[in-house]
Amino acid sequence: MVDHHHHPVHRDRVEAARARVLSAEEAGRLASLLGLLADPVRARLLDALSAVPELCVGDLALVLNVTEDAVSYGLRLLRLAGLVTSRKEGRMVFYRLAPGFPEPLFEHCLRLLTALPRAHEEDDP
Amino acid sequence: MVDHHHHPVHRDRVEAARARVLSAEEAGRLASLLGLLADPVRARLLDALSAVPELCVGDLALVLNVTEDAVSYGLRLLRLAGLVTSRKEGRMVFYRLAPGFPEPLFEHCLRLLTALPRAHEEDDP
DNA sequence: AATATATCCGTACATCCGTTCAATTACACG
DNA sequence: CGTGTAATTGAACGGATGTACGGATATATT
Repeated sequence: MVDHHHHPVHRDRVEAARARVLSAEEAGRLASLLGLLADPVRARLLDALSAVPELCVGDLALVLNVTEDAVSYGLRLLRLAGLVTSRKEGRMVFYRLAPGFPEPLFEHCLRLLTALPRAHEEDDP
Repeated sequence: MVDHHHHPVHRDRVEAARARVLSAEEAGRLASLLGLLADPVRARLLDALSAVPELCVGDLALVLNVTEDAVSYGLRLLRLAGLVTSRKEGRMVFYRLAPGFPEPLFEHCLRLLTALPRAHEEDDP
């Protein structure tokens, strides 16, 4: 007679993982941040802004080839999260990456992740 | 009399940004990947699996303190994306990070992003 | 064979999110 | 002061997504 396999099956591994894994709260904040980047418009906005000192909304819409509404909406979320700052000059608003924005890391991950394996197969159907 | 400010306002910057910015298609694939990580359960699943060789669904539920359904669902999406692999042993299924998973980068970003400034203020209301 | 366990799957439901359209504010020009 | 442009905002719509529940499948125990 062996084991009924009640959990935990591997108490040691469970404890090792528990000691290291992000708390639900930390993971929630992380997810909010990643969710902000998990959008084509917002990711491209940050990418575009990392190439120039600053740009206004209309020009960003031209760069991304999307509506100004979409740009404005995306920039608002990024601004509320503190990832970009805005400067008003006349009737236009210029946006730039916020000071302290981890631009090297961001660009590194960006280029690296877009070049990753396609990853679209099952492993054990 | 100056300019009526038709776009592009800064043709040079627009062109510089255009030459560098991710295409809509690339950004779409990137967003799919980031969206996968932008979930507390899935992020913690990967984090937990990076601490041990492998774990079964029930044990992972214990580690994260969530339902087995949530774990199963999260693992399914991660598996379909090729980020984890599964191995069936008896009536339980063990999951591990897929070979080629960028674990060092992932953990680095994980710890770094969770320690970032809270970033919750306006800049120019 | 009968029962219990581990996992998965299909559905229903609620929720969140991004886009669109219309309307609005703010500002520059003449 | 009126007109047109830049940008934001609010409401409505459609689409995607995560969770909970019940059932199904496969396997192990007695």
